[in-house]
Amino acid sequence: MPTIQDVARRAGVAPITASRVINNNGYASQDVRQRVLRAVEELGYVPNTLARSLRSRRTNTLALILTDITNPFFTTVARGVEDAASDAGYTVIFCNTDENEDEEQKYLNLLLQKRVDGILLVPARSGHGAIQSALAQGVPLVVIDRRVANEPVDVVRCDSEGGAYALTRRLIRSGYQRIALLNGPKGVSTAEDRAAGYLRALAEAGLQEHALVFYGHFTQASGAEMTTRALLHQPPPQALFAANNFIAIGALQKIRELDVRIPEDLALVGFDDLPPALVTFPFLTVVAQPAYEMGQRAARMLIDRLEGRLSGECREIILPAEIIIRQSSGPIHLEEETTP
Amino acid sequence: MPTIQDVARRAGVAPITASRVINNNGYASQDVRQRVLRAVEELGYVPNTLARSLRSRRTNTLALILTDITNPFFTTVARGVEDAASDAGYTVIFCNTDENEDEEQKYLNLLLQKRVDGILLVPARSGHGAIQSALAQGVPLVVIDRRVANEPVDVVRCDSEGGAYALTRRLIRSGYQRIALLNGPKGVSTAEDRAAGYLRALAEAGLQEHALVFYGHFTQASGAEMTTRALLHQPPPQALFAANNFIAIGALQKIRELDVRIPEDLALVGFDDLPPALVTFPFLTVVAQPAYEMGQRAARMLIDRLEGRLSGECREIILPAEIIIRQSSGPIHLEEETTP
DNA sequence: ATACCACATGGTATCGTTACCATACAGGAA
DNA sequence: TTCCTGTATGGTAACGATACCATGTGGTAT
Repeated sequence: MPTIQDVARRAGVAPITASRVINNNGYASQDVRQRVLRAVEELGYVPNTLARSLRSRRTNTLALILTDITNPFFTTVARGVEDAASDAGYTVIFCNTDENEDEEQKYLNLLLQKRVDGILLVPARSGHGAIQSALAQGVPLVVIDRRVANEPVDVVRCDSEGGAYALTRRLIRSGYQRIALLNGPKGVSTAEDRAAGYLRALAEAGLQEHALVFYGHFTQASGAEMTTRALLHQPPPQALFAANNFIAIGALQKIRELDVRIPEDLALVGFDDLPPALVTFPFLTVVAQPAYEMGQRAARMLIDRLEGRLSGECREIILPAEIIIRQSSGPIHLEEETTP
Repeated sequence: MPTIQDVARRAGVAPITASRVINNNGYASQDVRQRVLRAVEELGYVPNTLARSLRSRRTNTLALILTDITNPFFTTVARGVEDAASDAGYTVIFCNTDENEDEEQKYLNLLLQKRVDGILLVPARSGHGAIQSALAQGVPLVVIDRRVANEPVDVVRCDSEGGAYALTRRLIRSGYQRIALLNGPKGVSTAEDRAAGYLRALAEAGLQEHALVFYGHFTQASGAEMTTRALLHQPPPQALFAANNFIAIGALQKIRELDVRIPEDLALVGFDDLPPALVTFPFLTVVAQPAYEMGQRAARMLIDRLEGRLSGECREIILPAEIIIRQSSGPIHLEEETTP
């Protein structure tokens, strides 16, 4: 495989001159430029980024560590990240932890070894280990989607508490009193925030005693399982609030299995919308997060830090969620509302 | 950021000795080993893979270039690749081309610059450009999912022709005569093979004159659009065969919009199953490809080449598809059949 | 004439690691 | 004793690129 030395020799110049032409920085005469470019062409020269990065101490690579790439919400986040990074000339490496902190730490080490310029992290659980490792090595890190406690890092997330509050409130105003929350795991901020919003709306309406929260995982299997438990509760809930899209799908499957009608017998609403390419017909009332924008904003913030356009204090960007009313919630009280 | 020199100095040994301990190859006394490992710990040393790869000429990294990461079929392929690669100690970089040959070529160049050890490619269209580039640089490449003409490369794919033939034949035996194929684009081998299988089954039953093939894209939007056109055809088809999962979803949406009942008024079958986490209830009769296994087998084959366990002649692995009968096809002739 | 700047090119060292070769000692085989 | 082999360690160069500094031209302002 030819090196820049080979190119330089063939063009009759010094390697450093060839480098200048290839990277288009510094001066080069028309004549030299052409000779170098022809040599590149003829030899099929492909620059070696390993060597380049070793010397320049920049890889122009970011990493996105997330918990579940098969979830369309995160796929969309990833697209936002990829687009923003690519616009700024960065490559992105994707890593999937399956909500497992060991995997998270393993990937983080790998990425530090690869000397990525910066890291975007959707933390599994607390994320402490990973965050500490990155900060210790001086690698900038932006957390996406979830809050982390007492860590000096930038965060881009959605207002889970506000979104859950707003949708629960609408359900209550529409006449539902016994609403069960099928939640993600304790210790994950999005799950806790959604529970908090849900509870706030209940409390505000004086319905605390009807609070019914199940903790599980952000998966379809867990959604089905929590649904079974919820429907065994006495008195049974009139509405189910699934804390993410996979839980909602699991609930939907279980409900259909039991021949219960939505929304006549039971209302079902959820967090996170599903892309039109995947859903046969839009039916679920949901709190939709701006997934693409979250990815984009996070990547931009990270790049701003890397390129010195942003320094000092950590920022926290909290984007509003949007409520999309469809059939699964039954007729809904249509008062205008916005999440703060 | 500390280097191996720092570690060596602190442990009182030569850098090369530290290297041997860290990589666990070559000899090292218990005493030295402990001193080095303690120094690593104390300094928070993280090896620099850029330097390592530059010197050793191996990155232990593979790349997977595919056409649509948002498609669960490819997500599953990617998981198979990731798992097999990870077992063998390789990292995978994922790239998404959106069926665009320019993107494909752009990513390929990037990956060559990063000196990945090998490439797994789902070619957009012909894939000629990308395949040529990789071969010219001597980087091993395995093609997944699609045939490529006249290229000396390994291929792992599914028997699209056989799968389409088998399902079409079942539809015919169940009494459907006018079956329309909603296909992907011309020039993509999977689309062409599925059309071939479909036509073979029609021909075998003497139904050539009812052949009705629409060419579009492997997307939901295109599926909806082709459905509209198909239903306007006179006489209208009795069954639709969607050539992939997204086309099937688009068809389903359009059909529901038109208040046509499945399977009473119209049967609908497709290629590629959807994972249970994404589908509210399994309803579509499909030809399912072994996506995970395809990814796994392809990655293993590539790694076998890289590590010299496989050489010479190119291999082509063709995995069988599986037919899964559900409601959308109506009552089906249940004769036992296997695709070759 | 002098000073200065834009343009154009090159030399040398260096990024952090490992390949390759060399050295040295202990202990068993011949 | 000599020779060899396994164990243990180190020196030097090289992977391929660029940072940094140096040098030399020609033109223009003073």
